Amino acid sequence: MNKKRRPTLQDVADQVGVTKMTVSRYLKNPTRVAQSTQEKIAIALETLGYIPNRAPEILAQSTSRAIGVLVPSLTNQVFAEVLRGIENVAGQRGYQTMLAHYGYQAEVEEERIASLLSYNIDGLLLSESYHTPRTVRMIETAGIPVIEMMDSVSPAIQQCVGFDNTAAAYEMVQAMITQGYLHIAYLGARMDVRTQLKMQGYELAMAEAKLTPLAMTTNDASSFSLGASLLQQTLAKYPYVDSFFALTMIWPQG
Amino acid sequence: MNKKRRPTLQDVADQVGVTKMTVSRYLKNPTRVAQSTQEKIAIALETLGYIPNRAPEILAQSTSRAIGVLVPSLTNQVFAEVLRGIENVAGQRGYQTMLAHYGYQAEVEEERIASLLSYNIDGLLLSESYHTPRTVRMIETAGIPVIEMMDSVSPAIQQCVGFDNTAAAYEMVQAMITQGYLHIAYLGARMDVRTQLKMQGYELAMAEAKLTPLAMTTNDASSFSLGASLLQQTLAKYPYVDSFFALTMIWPQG
DNA sequence: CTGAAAGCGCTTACAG
DNA sequence: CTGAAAGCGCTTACAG
Repeated sequence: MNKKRRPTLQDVADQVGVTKMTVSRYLKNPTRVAQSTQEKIAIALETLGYIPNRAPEILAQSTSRAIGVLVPSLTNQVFAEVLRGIENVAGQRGYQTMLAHYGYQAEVEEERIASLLSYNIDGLLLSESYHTPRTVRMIETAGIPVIEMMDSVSPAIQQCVGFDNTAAAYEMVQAMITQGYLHIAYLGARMDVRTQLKMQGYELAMAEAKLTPLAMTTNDASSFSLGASLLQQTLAKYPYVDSFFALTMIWPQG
Repeated sequence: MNKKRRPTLQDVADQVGVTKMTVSRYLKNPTRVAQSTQEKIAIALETLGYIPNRAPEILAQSTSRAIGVLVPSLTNQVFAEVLRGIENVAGQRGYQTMLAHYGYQAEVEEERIASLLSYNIDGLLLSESYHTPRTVRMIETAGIPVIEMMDSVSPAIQQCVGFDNTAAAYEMVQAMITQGYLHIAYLGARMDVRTQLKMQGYELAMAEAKLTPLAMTTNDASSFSLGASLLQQTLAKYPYVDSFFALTMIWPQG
């Protein structure tokens, strides 16, 4: 693939017979150049197929109009939805989304964040509240805004947007108990921090109701087939189970 | 958020008492500088928390080690899987993934591609074979490799990686017929090009077997609940239906 | 083993 | 309304 040079502002300017500053002005606001110049520039732009180049601006202003997004998993439906929301809003506002996933491994997250920061991203969206010390340090040095998602309770570097995993689980289990279910099993996949927080909520609600908690957990990634298998195992072992609490399983949309 | 200046190579060099070229050399390959210099640079790098800056290289070499990925939808499980694969391989090789989705609208795709190209991406992955003329033009001017995914039959700009949607559907329906199913209904959501290709395969297989095709389609986005509703509608209208062909519905993983 | 110079493609003041 | 100069932070030859 022989990369031929892309047309630059200078190329456009040469064709019109003005300087690149004039073309630059036109690009920002066409009315800032003379009417006759406007027309000539428009034609040259079209003829050459000029594509804007953000690299100089990133270098000069160290602002990129790009944001970094880190998710632990892309196949977990929850994060697909989160990502869709982010890319939607960002795209509409002219921001580019730079994506990375790290398979729930903090060291991979660190590596990916380093890569993201090297592009001078203007902001960072994380899906986790725990990070390696170097990660925290890098983010601080970069001096950009960071939002941590999915958990509103764990301490955040700057700001967080999420919910109280323990309280949510607690209230959901309580509601189940009120409905008359007494043998509620907890199914948990991939025992990350948030899964554990939810399990605490489950255990608390069960304890308060003087019920016996019954957790079936695994370190495998959550999936439909894993859910099915855990469910079967539980029923085989505890046939009296009358309900399941499995917040961390993938759930269908709609 | 007051963006304090990030440490530069020059800052590191100043602290060590060498020039930035020496630090640059160290970063590429530590053994290219004197042993004693190596140690001093390592310390300064750590003390200042230097974060590499790709902007200058993007500007000078117009190569970014970033690739652009366009998917029509992020919540469609198929694309989540595709994306995971891409980000996996790219991340491991030191390439950054820049993501955009366009809701199956070619004009949005065009806009997003323009944005992506302005970052000097090194390659582009598309999920569609139809593009606006301006999109095709921009890609050509950019002079970067482009891969079109999900369809190996429609003509490609450069290369494609995918499968024959019509043939796949044809063979799957044929297999169903061989199994003895005779009243096979086709459920199709979001009638994009690929869905239509699949429907052709279905119709062909049905026609060859002298069976009556029975398609229930909608322009809504595919989802579990839509699948359920289409299924119910079909059964209500044609109670004799004995099987469904619904390639375009989301399917569970595993 | 290390340094001085030039350049990547824009934009931002400053002139006129 | 338009232009000449400087600069963003690196790397790439070229010297020594």
